[in-house]
Amino acid sequence: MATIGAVAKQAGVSIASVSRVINGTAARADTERRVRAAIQDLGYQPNSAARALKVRQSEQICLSFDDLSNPAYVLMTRGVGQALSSSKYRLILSSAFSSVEEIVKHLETMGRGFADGLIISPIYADARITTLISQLKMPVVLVGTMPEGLDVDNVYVNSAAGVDLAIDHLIEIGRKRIALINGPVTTNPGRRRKAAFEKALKKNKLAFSDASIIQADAFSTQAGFEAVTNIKELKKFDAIICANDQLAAGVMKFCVDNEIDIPSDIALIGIDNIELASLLRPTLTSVDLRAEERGQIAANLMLNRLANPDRPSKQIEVQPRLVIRQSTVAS
Amino acid sequence: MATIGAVAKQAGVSIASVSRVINGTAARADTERRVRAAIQDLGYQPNSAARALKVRQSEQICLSFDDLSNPAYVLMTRGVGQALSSSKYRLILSSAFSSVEEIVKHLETMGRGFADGLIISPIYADARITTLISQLKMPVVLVGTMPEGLDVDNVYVNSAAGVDLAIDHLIEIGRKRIALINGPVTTNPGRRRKAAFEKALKKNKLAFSDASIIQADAFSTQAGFEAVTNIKELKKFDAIICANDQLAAGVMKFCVDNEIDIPSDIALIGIDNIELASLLRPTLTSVDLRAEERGQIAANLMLNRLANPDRPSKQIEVQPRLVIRQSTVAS
DNA sequence: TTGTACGCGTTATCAG
DNA sequence: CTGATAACGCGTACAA
Repeated sequence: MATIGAVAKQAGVSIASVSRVINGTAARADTERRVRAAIQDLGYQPNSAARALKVRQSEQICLSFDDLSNPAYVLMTRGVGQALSSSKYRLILSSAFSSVEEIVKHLETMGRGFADGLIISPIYADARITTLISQLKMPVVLVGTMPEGLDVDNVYVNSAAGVDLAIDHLIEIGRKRIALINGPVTTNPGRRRKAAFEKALKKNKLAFSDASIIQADAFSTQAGFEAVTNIKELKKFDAIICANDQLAAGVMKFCVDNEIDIPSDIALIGIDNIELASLLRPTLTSVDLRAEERGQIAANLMLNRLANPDRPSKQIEVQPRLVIRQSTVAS
Repeated sequence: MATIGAVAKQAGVSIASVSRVINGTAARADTERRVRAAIQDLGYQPNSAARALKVRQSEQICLSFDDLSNPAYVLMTRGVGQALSSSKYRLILSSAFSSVEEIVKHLETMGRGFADGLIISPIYADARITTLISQLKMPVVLVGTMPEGLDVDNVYVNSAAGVDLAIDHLIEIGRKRIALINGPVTTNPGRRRKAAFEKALKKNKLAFSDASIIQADAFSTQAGFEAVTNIKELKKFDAIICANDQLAAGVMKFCVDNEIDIPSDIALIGIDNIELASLLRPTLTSVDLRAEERGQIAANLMLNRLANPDRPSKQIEVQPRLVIRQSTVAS
């Protein structure tokens, strides 16, 4: 591999001059020409490790979340990747954490300096994670609900407003007996959806009991199917909100199998509005949480922070939007 | 940030000793204890840039493909990520290339040494890409059809066998007038599917004309919908194979809208067997191309190559498998 | 077993 | 505007 020294020799100038040409500092036209020719000649590429060691920047940004099998995170990754692609930064992906310990271990390796910034969307609420993040010596952008006592750049979606949108819509179409099929309450989204759901029902003076919330084991299709299977009296409800679209897909599968008509017997609403929602039959009404957009915003917050390390932290709220389809309003 | 020097001072030993302890070379028990204590004390983490500069390894592997919005690539990414998570290597993601030029540019940056290996799944067949790959000074694993004149580790799926599986199945259920809705023939998968389809029809002495192959603009749901819309005489066919599941989803949407019954009027088969296939109604028969498994294999090939740079290159063929669902056999 | 000293490829400072 | 040279943090001959 050609080094900067080889280029210098070939061009008949000093190493310093080559460096200047590369980094755009002034140089005589003739010098620049010869250096560029030599670079071309040797196919020189600056070594990123040496550069990183010297300037203390890796030009890499790390994106961390728990599970790439969730399409909402894929959307987020796309958003981040897109925003980063027009910058000098590369994207490092850290995914598939199966436990808090793994996240902790990963967070500790951040001290090695292989990334200039961390965009993280932790699904579990754990004090260790919060502490570790706050001790990180690098810029952090948090995607999701900000834990108590943390002050970093943050983009989050007003998910309570999303639940409100869903419930208002259900009320409009005359539904009053509404259930929530929730994901695990050990997760942040699970907890928040539950709280928002309770609050919204009470606000609208709708029937609410413990039976109104069914806990699924995961945010997956399979879990949705199992959760709805376990409901003793499905007839008690005339509408179901699911904590994400995959859960809703599982519910829909169950309904088709058991000849329960959607939406006439039961109206169904999902959350996330992934592509799947428009492909199911009936198509699925869903609350769009704008994951791709949040990813873009997160990446731009990071780029902005990197360019401007001292600005105060920013919190950006993204508004959900309801996409009405056949699962609530027959076409 | 604590450096190795700080640790050495704190432990009262030389930096060489600290380095030895970290890298597992022999040291007196007492020395090791003091070094470890100092490391703990200072929260020392070795600087990865300095390490990379010295040992000429970045401990990073780059995964490149064209579009993260294709769930098949997400599966592949999961496979790679999973195989890498138990290694010391980090995963760098490069996606969303919109043109050959972008890929070329990306390939050129590989010379900077920020990655120890490249796993690449190029969708476009372009001589420049092949040339560039062959000139790369680092291990490369190619996922997909190997272009002429390249000799690198490779994992590919026998997609012709996949098309055969689909056609054999259709023949078994009595279909004879089969169409292919293909993706762009500017892509490798598009070209291969087309060739395999023609060959399989002829082998089975089934009717084939230019009208049997309908070109979609992309591998997307929308493109599938549009492609089927453009077929003049849909009744001519009693079965459709789609180049991927998303195209098939678009076709299914069209059929539902136009009251064409699947499978009685038209049998439908997709390719990839992404989760979507089991969620559509009717559920979609699909040829599983084992993307996640290919990702795992690719990553393992890479790890193995990195550990053993001089072994001859390996080509691994993955066999597709047909997953029969309601779109060909009503339940 | 331990310590000293050098070099990895860059950037940045400072004299010319 | 240019060139020599000192870091950056780490690994490792080589000497002790």
